[in-house]
Amino acid sequence: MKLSVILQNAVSALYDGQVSADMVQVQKTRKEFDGDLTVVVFPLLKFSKKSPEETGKELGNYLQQNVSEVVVFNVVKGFLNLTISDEYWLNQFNEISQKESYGFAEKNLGITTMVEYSSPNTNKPLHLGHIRNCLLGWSVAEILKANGHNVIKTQIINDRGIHICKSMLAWQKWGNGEEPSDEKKGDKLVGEYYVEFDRKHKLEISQTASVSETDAVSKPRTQLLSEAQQLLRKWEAKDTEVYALWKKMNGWVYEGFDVTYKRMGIDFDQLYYESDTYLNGKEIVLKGLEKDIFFKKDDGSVWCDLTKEGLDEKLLLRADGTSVYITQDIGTAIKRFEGFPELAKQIYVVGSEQNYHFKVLFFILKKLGYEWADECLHLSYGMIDLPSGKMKSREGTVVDADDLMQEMHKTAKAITEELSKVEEIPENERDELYWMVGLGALKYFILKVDPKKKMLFDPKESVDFHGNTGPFIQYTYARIQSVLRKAEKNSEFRIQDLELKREEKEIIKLICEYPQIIKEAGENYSPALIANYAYELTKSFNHFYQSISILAAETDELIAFRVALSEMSGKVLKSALGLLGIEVPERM
RNA sequence: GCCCCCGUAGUUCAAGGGAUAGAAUGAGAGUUUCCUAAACUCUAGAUCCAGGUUCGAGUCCUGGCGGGGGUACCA
Repeated sequence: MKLSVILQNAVSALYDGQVSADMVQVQKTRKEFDGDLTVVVFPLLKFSKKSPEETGKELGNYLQQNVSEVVVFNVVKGFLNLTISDEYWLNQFNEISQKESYGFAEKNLGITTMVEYSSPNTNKPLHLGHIRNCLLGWSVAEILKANGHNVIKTQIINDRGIHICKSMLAWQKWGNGEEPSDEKKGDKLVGEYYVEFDRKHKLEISQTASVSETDAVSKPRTQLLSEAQQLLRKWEAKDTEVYALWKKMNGWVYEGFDVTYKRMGIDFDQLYYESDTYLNGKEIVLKGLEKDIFFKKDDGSVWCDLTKEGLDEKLLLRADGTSVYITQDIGTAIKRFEGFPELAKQIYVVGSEQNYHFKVLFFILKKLGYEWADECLHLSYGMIDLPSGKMKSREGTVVDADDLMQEMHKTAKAITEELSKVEEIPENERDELYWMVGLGALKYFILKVDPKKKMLFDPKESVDFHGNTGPFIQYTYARIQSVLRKAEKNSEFRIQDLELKREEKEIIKLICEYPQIIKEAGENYSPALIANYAYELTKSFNHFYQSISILAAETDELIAFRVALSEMSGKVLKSALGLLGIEVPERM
């Protein structure tokens, strides 16, 4: 039943008008009115040349006579509310119940999309900002898969540069050979030496008169910084000793990161390291210079003129020939499209503070003649603010990823023990449950917010477990499983005619929407749409569960139907949460 | 200075130009001999200000106020 097409026909039949598709507005009926679907008649008045009420009635009559599924209608102001037959909804439900992975695209679109997320520096542990980045990127990748894309999950690891040299220098000077241990993961250890460098560096500045705090690479003003740069130069020359140290310390960091990623439940298909790609970018820029796409200033630095595009000039290579951040990004992008010739789209999940950077990057790639630059997208997400404002490492307000997840586990444990259904759960499964619930709370908390918007995180008020939260949905899922365990399996069941209760119909309607929600989430790159949908379904199910008995229904057929409805609700919830990287427990 | 984004209940989030702006939390009142009360039901509470476009504006346009981000060889 394509209601919008039927409506177009209706208007031409009744009023002799040609209606374009966008003038036909069909939406869900708000729950305070009777009906399932609502037609907004205002745009059609120019054809009917009658009042909204009259037009609505005429259209309603037409639909009632010509569309068997439309049972009754009512008109409120300019809104035509249609009630669709129970038979229709039951048929939909029967059909859906047969499907294997309901809601997911049935065929592969043959589009390969690369999604980049996380992309950390190797001098600091992952923090709350990375968590949002990782969860978003991972979820968007899964949502695209559900929409029939081939997806390559990736990250660029910024493993090279002055930052890691600072950590290396500090470790050489004051490390006494310290190595990662059970108490201190590798990424934490390296991060501490980075901080230590900064501390000692500041100390040196304060002790030296008339030294500015400038970090300029070309003119180091402190002994420490100049030593760090010495290391960087040695690294670029592949000095054996420096290279070995660099490998060792980065190795520690990767081991630490792996633990964090694993805990978070995210993964990658393909890794890129800046140390492998940074020379690429430089080559490309020099070639662009030869072709006069870029230009050289008197001091020898290379620039791209973007004033015609309404932007400024952008530096690509410093006067000493060293590359800047964007240089390696140019190289990496090209390497990716060369490495995967089938690649159709590239999505960068990166914070909104880099909006300008990506605008420039895509312009430059286009100038270099890469048509695929149009298929590059910066999925820009808002930053996470603390009540005190931005996270600042200097002020020690950075929320560490490992600590936060550990905290969530602890809270989940405490709440689960307090609400005391733990006895029913085997002892060896409890810890897994705590992680499931704790991370469920955290992931849902972050993903339910529109990616584009910035969000607030208050570390003092721990993430909630009641209301619109991950655990609420997990709890509902567990409840459903409990019902299913108690129900006698009746696989032969097939409902024929049944008068649906309001609560039952509500659930079926929501379940019918699921494929459309996945589609929209894919088009908008928004896990939030999935999260909000899962919440709606959960609320509706709980309302149903509370007011209608499933296992004590009047007839066997009714029991079978309600069990099937519960089972399907559970399946959709599990599927939706799965797209967010949230697992569901059988009991909690 | 210039550019971009954002201002919705006390608080955190929703609302593809459409009906009486939804939730959650917090506040108040109720629900457990019944499938898991991490639940359910009810009450009070919001579109920063001023114009404009539209049959219709939280949503689009202009101006103001407030907040955030970027931009001067960091990543």
